Amino acid sequence: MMPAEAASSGGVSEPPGAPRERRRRRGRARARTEALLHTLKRSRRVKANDRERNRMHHLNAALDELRSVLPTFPDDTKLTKIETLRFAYNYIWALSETLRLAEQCLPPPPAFRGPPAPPSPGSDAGSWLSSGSPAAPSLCASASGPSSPATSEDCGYVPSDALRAFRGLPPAAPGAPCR
DNA sequence: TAGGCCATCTGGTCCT
DNA sequence: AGGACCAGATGGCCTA
Repeated sequence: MMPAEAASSGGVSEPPGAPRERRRRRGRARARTEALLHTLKRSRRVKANDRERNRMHHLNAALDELRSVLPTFPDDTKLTKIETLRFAYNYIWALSETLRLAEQCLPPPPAFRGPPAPPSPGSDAGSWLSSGSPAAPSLCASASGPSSPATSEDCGYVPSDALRAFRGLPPAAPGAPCR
């Protein structure tokens, strides 16, 4: 590594000042191992950063997938992460509530009436949202506790056929009789 | 310019 | 030991 140095320091018997030279060598060796340790730590950190970045990308991809199945206005700005999660929560709540009502075979209130076709990812889903509210879906998802999702007026819609499809049932015929 | 959102880095903790 | 997960810090970008 340091040829010039090695050549100059070679002696047969201990010349005066040898202990000092030994100390210097030890110091250099320690510095080398510290540097090695530093680069090792550094490379581990870099790898960990890489994995973390990847992990977050996967998380974001999953979030994008979730966004894509949520009904949103086409010209709406992209839902933020927190909005996406809250909206998904309320969306699921609304779907299950609709299901519950459907199982009771009660005619849903007018505010719950949805369009005839189920939403498809990326489709114009604005009409699936609440009665002409100009607000973005995010507003539906605001500050509601776990036991009290957004009210049906906030977010309600009834994708009745979608729900039937969910359960593996054919779309309800218009005016189908109640079981 | 302040505030919100986001990506990235980082160190700690837990798990395999 | 190494990877996954998490939360805090930081800096950049955008909008009101």
